[in-house]
Amino acid sequence: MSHTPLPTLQDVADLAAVSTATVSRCLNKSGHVTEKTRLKVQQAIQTLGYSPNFGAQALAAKRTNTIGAIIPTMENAIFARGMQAFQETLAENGITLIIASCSYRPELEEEQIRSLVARGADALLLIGQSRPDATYQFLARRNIPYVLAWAHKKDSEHCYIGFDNQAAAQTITRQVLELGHRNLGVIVGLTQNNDRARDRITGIEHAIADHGAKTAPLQVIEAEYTFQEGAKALDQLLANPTPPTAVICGNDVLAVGAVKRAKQLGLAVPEDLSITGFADIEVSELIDPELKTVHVPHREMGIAAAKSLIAMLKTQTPVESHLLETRIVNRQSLGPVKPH
Amino acid sequence: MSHTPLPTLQDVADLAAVSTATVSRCLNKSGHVTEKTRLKVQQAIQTLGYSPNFGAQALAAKRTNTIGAIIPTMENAIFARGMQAFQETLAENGITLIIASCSYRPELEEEQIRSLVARGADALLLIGQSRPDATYQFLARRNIPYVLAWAHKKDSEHCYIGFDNQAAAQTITRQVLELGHRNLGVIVGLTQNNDRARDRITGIEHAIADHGAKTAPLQVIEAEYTFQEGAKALDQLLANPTPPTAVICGNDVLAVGAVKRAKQLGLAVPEDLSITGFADIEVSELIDPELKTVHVPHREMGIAAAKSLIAMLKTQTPVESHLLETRIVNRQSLGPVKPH
DNA sequence: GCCCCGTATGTAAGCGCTTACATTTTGGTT
DNA sequence: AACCAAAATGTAAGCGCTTACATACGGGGC
Repeated sequence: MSHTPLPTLQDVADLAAVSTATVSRCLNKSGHVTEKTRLKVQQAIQTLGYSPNFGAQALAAKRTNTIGAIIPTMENAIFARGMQAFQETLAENGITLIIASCSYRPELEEEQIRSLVARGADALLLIGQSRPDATYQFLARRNIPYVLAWAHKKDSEHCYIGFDNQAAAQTITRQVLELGHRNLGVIVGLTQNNDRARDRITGIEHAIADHGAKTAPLQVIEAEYTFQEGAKALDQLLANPTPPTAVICGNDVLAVGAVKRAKQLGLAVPEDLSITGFADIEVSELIDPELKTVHVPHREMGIAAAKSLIAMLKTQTPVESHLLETRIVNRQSLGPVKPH
Repeated sequence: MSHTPLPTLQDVADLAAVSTATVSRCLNKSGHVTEKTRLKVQQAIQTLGYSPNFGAQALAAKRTNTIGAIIPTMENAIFARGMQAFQETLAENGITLIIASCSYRPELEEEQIRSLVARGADALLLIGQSRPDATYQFLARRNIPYVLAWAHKKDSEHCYIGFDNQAAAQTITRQVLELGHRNLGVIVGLTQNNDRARDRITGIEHAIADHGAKTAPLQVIEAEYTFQEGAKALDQLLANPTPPTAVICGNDVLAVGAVKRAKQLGLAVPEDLSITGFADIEVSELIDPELKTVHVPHREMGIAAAKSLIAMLKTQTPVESHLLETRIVNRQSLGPVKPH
């Protein structure tokens, strides 16, 4: 453990025989520096192995070049790919990501928001919309830009970067109905703290209403996002005296769990039971049969979220919401209803 | 966008009619404050809605209460669970995680290390050991504690928080050999920048040497960590005139990809072909047959890493390495070799 | 009641950087 | 060669906090 103090801006300035202001200008690429002096400074930085002090920089500049993200959990593949792209895009722009998870618990999210802001996050990415007004007020008071990702809402005061959960669920449900299914089961995440899950249910209900055919009452089971819970939820649906012929899942994780369980129970998918997913994460192609699901452009979404936040930070003005297109992926887990 | 300046320590001090030093002492729980004044200060903080300025705090205290982690990718489930536990444990201790990914590219890792340090990371979590000496020197010079996770090495100068990749691979290989397999294939990650993958190969080789039976030459395929690459690697192994009867994978992702491919090709697993994995991530239980694999205590590892770093930061002294136990999970993808 | 010491509080000097403003330099015009 | 605007550089005042040190306070022992 060395104890030589680290070189400071002043040291660099001395060595390069310029003022600290000039060195700072070089560092921040704010222009107004001759190529010649830029080189001198560069040189000095090299030989000293200088690197700016974060705290000092943050204090003086009133920004940290840091953006925070609060997601329900890193364990779920649903967020992993989008976050990866988000981080890559931030890094390309010289911004660091700080990340926190809230386990789908709103009070924890609230706490994490405050914590990340206290840690100097210049801006935030949040998932979905439903949170207390007080939280939004806190962000406004502190003048922290944010985007709401993984969701979408028209004409909102907030900036959404995401897709229309309801419309996507509606589309896939329509396809299920068109294949003759009239008794549907639904497995979704816990809706209490998850507006995306709620939107998907709404989409399913609308599709049924629009289609007009007479259907058995919709059976909805809520489950945590794990394979096991998906399997258990399927058990519950099948326990019904008139079990569904098709199960629409709000999430691929739940869906593949259900597919696996169905096969264990000796049901052929989709011949005996159709199952659909939502998200198009990697496992949906792993399971056999592969999962009919809604493709969500995760990477695009992460990139768009990063760009929007960067723009907001630069211009100090709000940015338009960005609606991303989903599309149905045709795979084998959905088939026509079995004739009696 | 409000323009009221945020309250400062000074404001709190004024309102509570004490000095800034006293307020600071309250905030940092450094003792030496009467209960009575502590309450007064508390009160003032509440009414002003004060929250400390991160930059100023970092500058004055020379620490940020921030720990950085650089992992190959967030998309791979292998790191997700451990990182989740790591982050939770840090949060419990009032520390924020900053995270970056390096896509298995050493030069990018180097850059990210410098970047996170420049962003004020007080300490770092790194994956595996292999990186240039210069990097370690950089960390030493800056006096940044770090742990190397997901790996282990005896009597090292570094602090490892992980498991013995070689020993684990050796154990599972022994079991494969004991079931009569004499022609083994191996699918591992790209070894070039991945010491864990190399260690696992070494373990496999040792097991074969120790066992003593005459075996066909080991066929090793390297692949990126995706289901598809695992499948392609299996194709390559099977293209051999004398294809292996058992395939040992360095990773569950590769293994489940291989299992899926084998089934597509009409091979029964494990009757026609045995396949084993490594890591015991969630998908290993999803695939049919379920994957014989090495269980790695991901959450424990994340928690241990967090605790070690916190201890290092507190005591300013190195901490002992922490070897975690792996164990073999007996599932159905490994079976006895088929008699001719 | 006085002294002394341990504890609570105050004072003020930075921490290393950015940036508004002041000053100097540069080079094109006349 | 003198002039001037524009560009480059320098000066120095903070940014909001922590902490070493100085000071004030309070209560037991004599």
